[in-house]
Amino acid sequence: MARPRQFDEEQVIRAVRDQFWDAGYAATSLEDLVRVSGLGKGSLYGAFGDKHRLFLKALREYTDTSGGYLREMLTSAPRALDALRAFVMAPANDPGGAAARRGCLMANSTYELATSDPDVLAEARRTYEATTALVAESVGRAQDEGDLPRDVDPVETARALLAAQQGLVFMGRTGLDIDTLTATARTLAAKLLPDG
Amino acid sequence: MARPRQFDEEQVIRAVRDQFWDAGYAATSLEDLVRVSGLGKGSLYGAFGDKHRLFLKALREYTDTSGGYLREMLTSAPRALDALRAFVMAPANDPGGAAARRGCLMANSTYELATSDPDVLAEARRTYEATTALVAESVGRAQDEGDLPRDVDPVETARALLAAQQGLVFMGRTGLDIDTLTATARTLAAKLLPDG
DNA sequence: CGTTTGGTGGACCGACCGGTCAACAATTGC
DNA sequence: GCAATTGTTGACCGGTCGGTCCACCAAACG
Repeated sequence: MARPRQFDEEQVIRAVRDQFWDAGYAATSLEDLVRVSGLGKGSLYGAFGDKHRLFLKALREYTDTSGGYLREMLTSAPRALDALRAFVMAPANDPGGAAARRGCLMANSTYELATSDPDVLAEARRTYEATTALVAESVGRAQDEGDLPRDVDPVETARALLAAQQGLVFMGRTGLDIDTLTATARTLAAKLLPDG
Repeated sequence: MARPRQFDEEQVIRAVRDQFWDAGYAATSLEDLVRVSGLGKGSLYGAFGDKHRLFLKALREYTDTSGGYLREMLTSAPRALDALRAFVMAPANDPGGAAARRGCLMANSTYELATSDPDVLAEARRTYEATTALVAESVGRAQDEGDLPRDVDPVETARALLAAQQGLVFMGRTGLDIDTLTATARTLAAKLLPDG
């Protein structure tokens, strides 16, 4: 009874997400969004609401996708300890260093908006807690597998690992060269995940 | 031969710095800067140049000031190991949690602008390298004092400590409660600075 | 005290911002 | 094929942006 959409909604969200990722929220204009999405302003508004709502949708797409990757990475490794090492090293796993300089969209958004935007703050907390829980689960598994001592609290260890990882993301954003970043990641992994 | 300035330049820079600190670069308008500085637009331009230059000046004021604090903190402690612990714990040393939520101006600026603004990137690298050198010096001192093992590289350890600290800053920005932040800081300090 | 010099501040500018809307196009049900 | 409905588009809107300019003014000097 009506005209069907002429675009792939997920594809548009991904393009918009990349734009916000590269330039940040405030520095991305509606014209930028029109350009990368290939849609007109009206279509964008009709389908996704205003800039803020569109941003939240893109952010959610990002957290869902990377949360999925994380879950897969943590659960697919034969040994949980190896997965935890890979988790900490992740910010340095970037041959060209391009992704490291781009950073993590959730972290970027937290730094830019969390103090003034309750929705972004809520998404940051949600993501942070989900990630902590996922990592803590793997810490527990590593304990069960005899690779980590029993006397540490999995959740506390997970928080320390997450902090270390985010610190590495920050160092990547300062343009630190990839070799130094890798070395630092290795040092952190060795200190926080002993027994290997 | 001419009319003298009617304002204290340093006081204006500090007010401007706080505004950028609270709201970020893009989200701060010239009107905001006029309000917090108490000056007219013309005076602001005459004295400091355009918004970007004013921002760089405020950023430099911040890095100079906090660099000075850091140097004092690291050198005044009787034992270098204690100073290093305090360095890692710093992001959690904030009773109300307000400063933690505000974060670090240099980190905020890096996340918002480093990918697009070469001046900010350069300042980030400069600060990062200076901080690493300062911390590495204290690591060396802690080794001399017999509080840290001799077999670790001071610079590599300094980078790991800096990453841990910045990771804690990030967690503070997500609104993580201060007790949990403190506990995580303690965990990181214990793992990265053993022998205590 | 008058002239000169530079500081001050707000009116003003063009550009661009996010957002709206009406005319038009494509599809469906009858 | 025609009416109804929804998607699409870009011209257009008021507001705000960063930045400029100039009339005014306070201090310094002869």
